[in-house]
Amino acid sequence: MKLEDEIKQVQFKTEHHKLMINLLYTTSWLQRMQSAILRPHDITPEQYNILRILRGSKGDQMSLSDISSRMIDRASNTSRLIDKLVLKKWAVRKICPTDRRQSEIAITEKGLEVLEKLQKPIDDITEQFSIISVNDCKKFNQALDEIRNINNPS
Amino acid sequence: MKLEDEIKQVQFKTEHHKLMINLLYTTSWLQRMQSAILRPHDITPEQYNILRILRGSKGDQMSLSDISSRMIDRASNTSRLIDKLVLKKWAVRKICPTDRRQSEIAITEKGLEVLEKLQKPIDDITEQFSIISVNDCKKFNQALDEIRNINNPS
DNA sequence: CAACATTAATTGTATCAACATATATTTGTC
DNA sequence: GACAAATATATGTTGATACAATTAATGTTG
Repeated sequence: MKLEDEIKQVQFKTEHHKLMINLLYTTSWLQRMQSAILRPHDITPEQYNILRILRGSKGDQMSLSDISSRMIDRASNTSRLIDKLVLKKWAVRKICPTDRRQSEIAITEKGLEVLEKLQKPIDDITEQFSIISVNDCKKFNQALDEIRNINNPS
Repeated sequence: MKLEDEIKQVQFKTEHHKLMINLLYTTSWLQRMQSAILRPHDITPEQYNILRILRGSKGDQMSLSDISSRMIDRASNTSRLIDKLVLKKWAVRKICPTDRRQSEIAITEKGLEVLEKLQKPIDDITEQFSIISVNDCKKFNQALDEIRNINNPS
């Protein structure tokens, strides 16, 4: 459905303005899709994101700030998110012996299994993007990268 | 900066996959920008969104569900958001005389002033989108509308 | 028109997040 | 090596959010 109909807006001032609202709206929709898939498995999108980051490290230990810097949503409380993963035995945390301020976090076998199980349904969401041509995708990606470039909020 | 660098991902499986992550990431960034602008004025993005919706009704009273259906983030607690607007005297709520289940909500003069004051800085964000050509904008908007089309989460 | 279903909004509860602050450890400097 | 600065993480607090359950009013139907 067109955005105008979804949020019952008669018309947008400019295409640019519509694009901004459309990003906010579509992403909110996307997050709900993700949440709905993950919820039955007792995992939130950000917890899922962290698990994937941990898997991506190929067995290397990661510090909390390593993880934070790779997260999609800026991480204000990664610490407590890790707590939850540890509690569910999907990750382990131990103190780094060379720098006792740091912690070393790694995914467990059980955590890998959870990711395995979720692969397919999450991939299905990505599938929805295949209606866009690869070329347009590239263009779109580049545009988004540029928009963020202008300046960052403190 | 390219998304790959921002979240330190070596490479994405496909452009489509990158686009999905990019939408999540860029929108999160966009929301932080918005929040940062609104915060000093003691208003959250969703409260701001509701005020704009109320203004858009051109003085007509709106029911709570009217408002909900126009919101960007699906509204699970519009009721309490309105509470806050009423508390700040930016909106008034009264019971609809013909259907006493409904409430009639309207923006106040003071609410309009708040919007007025915020117009410029919020427009400045939209400005960032002007690096995209109108044609590409249209294309992206259409693409986003289509992606949401496939199916909706319950 | 009584009983039940539906609708509109509100509230309870538990979880989550943001921001600021605190704690613990290490690094740098005199 | 003592002391201040910097770093890494954790926590306190407050406010937002989701989901479910509740309340109140209106529609519907036999």
